[in-house]
Amino acid sequence: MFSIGTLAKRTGTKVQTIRYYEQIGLMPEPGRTDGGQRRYGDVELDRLSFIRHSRQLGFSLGAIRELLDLSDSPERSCAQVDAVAQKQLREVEARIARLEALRVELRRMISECNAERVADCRILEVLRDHEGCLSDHQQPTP
Amino acid sequence: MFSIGTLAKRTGTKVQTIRYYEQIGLMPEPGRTDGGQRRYGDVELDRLSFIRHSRQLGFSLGAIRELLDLSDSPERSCAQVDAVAQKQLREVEARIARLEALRVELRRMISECNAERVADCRILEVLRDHEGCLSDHQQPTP
DNA sequence: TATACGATCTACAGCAACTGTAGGTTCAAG
DNA sequence: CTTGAACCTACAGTTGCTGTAGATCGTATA
Ligand SMILES: [Zn+2]
Ligand SMILES: [Zn+2]
Ligand SMILES: [Zn+2]
Ligand SMILES: [Zn+2]
Repeated sequence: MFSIGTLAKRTGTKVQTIRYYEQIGLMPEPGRTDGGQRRYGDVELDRLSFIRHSRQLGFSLGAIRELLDLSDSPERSCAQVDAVAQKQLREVEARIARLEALRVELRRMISECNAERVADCRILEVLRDHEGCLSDHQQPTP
Repeated sequence: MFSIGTLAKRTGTKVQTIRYYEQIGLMPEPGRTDGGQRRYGDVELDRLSFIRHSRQLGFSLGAIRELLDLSDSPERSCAQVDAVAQKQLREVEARIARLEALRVELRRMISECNAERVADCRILEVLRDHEGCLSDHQQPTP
């Protein structure tokens, strides 16, 4: 049995983040000391490690909740788990595609600016007028 | 002179977003009708277009504020403008690098899973244990 | 055993950048 | 003059935390 601070250290999480996960029901309510302080065991350590690692791989808390629920049914097919991961992969790929388009535009506008004065700055020109762009980029970056 | 709805339509912005920009001082307080409704002109249209296009290129509202301020001094050197754009490019590149690392891990764990049962799912195994990963990925994706 | 002091407690505010809602008012077309 | 779409303010909610204040707890040391 160990304290929230120890759990935090062992998982590279902030104490408040752990309490936040508890608040939204992602971490279970742990036992308490007589004085009211949280006490954790290895089950909670594993669960939090899972959550943190999934976060590092970009999964949303919603997706992580789903994955945790699924892993409670070891006999079921893992097709749903795989689907969650596939979806995450597609999202990552979509974000990469968007960012690569941005990179092209940014590089171009930076390289085209040889001006000294703000009045002639190519960067500001492009920002004022999308005609100076190659790609579409409708939605502001998420 | 036109209404906030017209301005919204012409710039592809939501009405609330325009009011939000006004609230945080990114858009100026416009004139009003006798009844209290906002009325805009071409100056505001240009400014909002600039803001929206910059957002589409991933600039933060803080950066956009800086760019707008800089563009008010047409005689000054555009070095600062260029610096803001450079910084944005570096951020985009950093995000791409992080996402590409995630993509590798996700692809790998998906391809490695040939299990039928949740109990043997490779995806869950990797999520439980970072040892199954190739790259580091310390901070949860921003 | 007493004391000190770091760790923990609750509750709430704040971040970015919006989006959505409720309840009321105004504008403009017919 | 009526009607209804558009507008108004004010505030709550989104995601995933992070920071703060003021009080309490736990434990090592004297
Ligand atoms: Zn320039
Ligand atoms: Zn553009
Ligand atoms: Zn699987
Ligand atoms: Zn890993």
